[in-house]
Amino acid sequence: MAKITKQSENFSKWYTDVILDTDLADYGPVKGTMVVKPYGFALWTNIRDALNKMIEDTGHENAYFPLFIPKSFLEKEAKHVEGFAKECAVVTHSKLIAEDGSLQVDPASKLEEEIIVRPTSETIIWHMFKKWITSYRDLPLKVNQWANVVRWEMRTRLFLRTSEFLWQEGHTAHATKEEAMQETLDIVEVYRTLFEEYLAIPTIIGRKSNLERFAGADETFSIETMMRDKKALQAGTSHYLGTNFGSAFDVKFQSKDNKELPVYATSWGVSTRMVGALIMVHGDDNGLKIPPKIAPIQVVIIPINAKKEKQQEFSDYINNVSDALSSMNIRSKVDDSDGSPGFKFNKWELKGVPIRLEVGLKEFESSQITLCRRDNKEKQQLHVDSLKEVQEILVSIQSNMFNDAKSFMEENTCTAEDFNTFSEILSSDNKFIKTYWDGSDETELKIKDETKATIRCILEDVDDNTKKCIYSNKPAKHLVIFAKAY
RNA sequence: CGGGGUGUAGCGUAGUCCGGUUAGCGCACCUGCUUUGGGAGCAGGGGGUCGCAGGUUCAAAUCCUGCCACCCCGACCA
Repeated sequence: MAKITKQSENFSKWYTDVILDTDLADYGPVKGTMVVKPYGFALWTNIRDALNKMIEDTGHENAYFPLFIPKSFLEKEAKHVEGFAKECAVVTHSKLIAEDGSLQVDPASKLEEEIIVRPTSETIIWHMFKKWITSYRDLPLKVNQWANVVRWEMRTRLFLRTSEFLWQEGHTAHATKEEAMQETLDIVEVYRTLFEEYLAIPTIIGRKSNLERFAGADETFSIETMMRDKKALQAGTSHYLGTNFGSAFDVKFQSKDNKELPVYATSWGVSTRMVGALIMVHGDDNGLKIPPKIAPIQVVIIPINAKKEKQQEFSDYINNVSDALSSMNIRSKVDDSDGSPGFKFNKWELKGVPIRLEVGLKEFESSQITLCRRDNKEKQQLHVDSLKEVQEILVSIQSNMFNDAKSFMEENTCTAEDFNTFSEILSSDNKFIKTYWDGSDETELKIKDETKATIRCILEDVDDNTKKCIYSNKPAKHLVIFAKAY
């Protein structure tokens, strides 16, 4: 385990170092693919389980739809095609021929209709919804699936943008526009809870501009988060799809009073990108910091007894501590591997374990434990009979991490009154800038050209003639957040 | 797809310009001994068709030709 690059030296190198050195993930053999290693997968699983419960508790059911989608499905919704056409993996043949140890595609096996590996599942799901929805009694229909999707991106980065990634995608069908819009907003709140209460990541939530909206949506709401380099990361989205997919797939229902009516849709998702957000929001020069609620290991115990004195009593002492933690449902691990204590301290700090317990002969003789917090590095002594306090300390670490991230975001969010100030702020540093915008694509594009910043989301609409657009000076339509984004 | 660059052990690299011992070094790995409260030390050891295919030469990691792969910067994006 080598020393990792400092954040201040090269943030993206730091990011990659942390992932590889902590065994979260590794590169796959095909460009842009990623192997999620056991430690990373345990972390993902904890996030997934927390979110899955919230999704089920709000009346959604899990299902599974196929990986393969007929090409023609993707053509049915005009904007959807436009958005995804350039990044699809396409299956064209079904056979290989072995020749002298090398494999050739068998031209005779060419498929009648090419198959797309799903970049998202709206099309296949609405194809099925057409079969399932005929009456108002069938609505609302609320399904979710945990799946992998493939988007053939040009530039990839571990967890943030991989060719294949894991996510959940929720898809719902509703009888009215109001109900569908309410669903879209309810999900935004589910995501906010996940980010704030579990990942300890503060969020900014708002609507997407025309240019940033999901391909096929009438309205997209996004969860924006600030990384430690002060760049923005879109960490989740919830879309109000209107009747776009309903009409593209000819889905209608009969109302109570026997009228044929259109069906309104939503879709929403968060992905393994959240792990990337987690790393970049909390991590420091010593590595990861994982919030206790989702940490694969919440407490690591380091026994220190090189000379193996009083071995039996000492190891009983360690086991008692470990058992006490288990009985409180705390996920703990005793690291009794070879290696010096210093090496282990660094290793588990790097891996982001919230609490380390150092237990040596010193502690054993005095019935104490030395506890060290990952979030603020503070050490304290704990009597072996007051291990209950560990639970409270985990809670305190969780909220401390959220508060730190929140103040960091607030300290780096500012306002700008004129475009000169705006450009200057962004040329010297990354920041979130709250400002007014005239609502036009043209202005947004020009600002992006000149500063690389984009509109992360619309915070509120403005109906006040005294507010002017930062760039065009025309009357403002929205208060928005600009930032450079991943 | 445009511009730039790199391929030598699991990782990072020296050597390439100017051809010539057994391809060197660090990390990691294995063995043994001594160590262990913030990344231990010493000794020994294993691991390489120098990206691939041709060519030039007495001799190629090194020169020539072709191919392949990957990385960085841009356009695209959860």
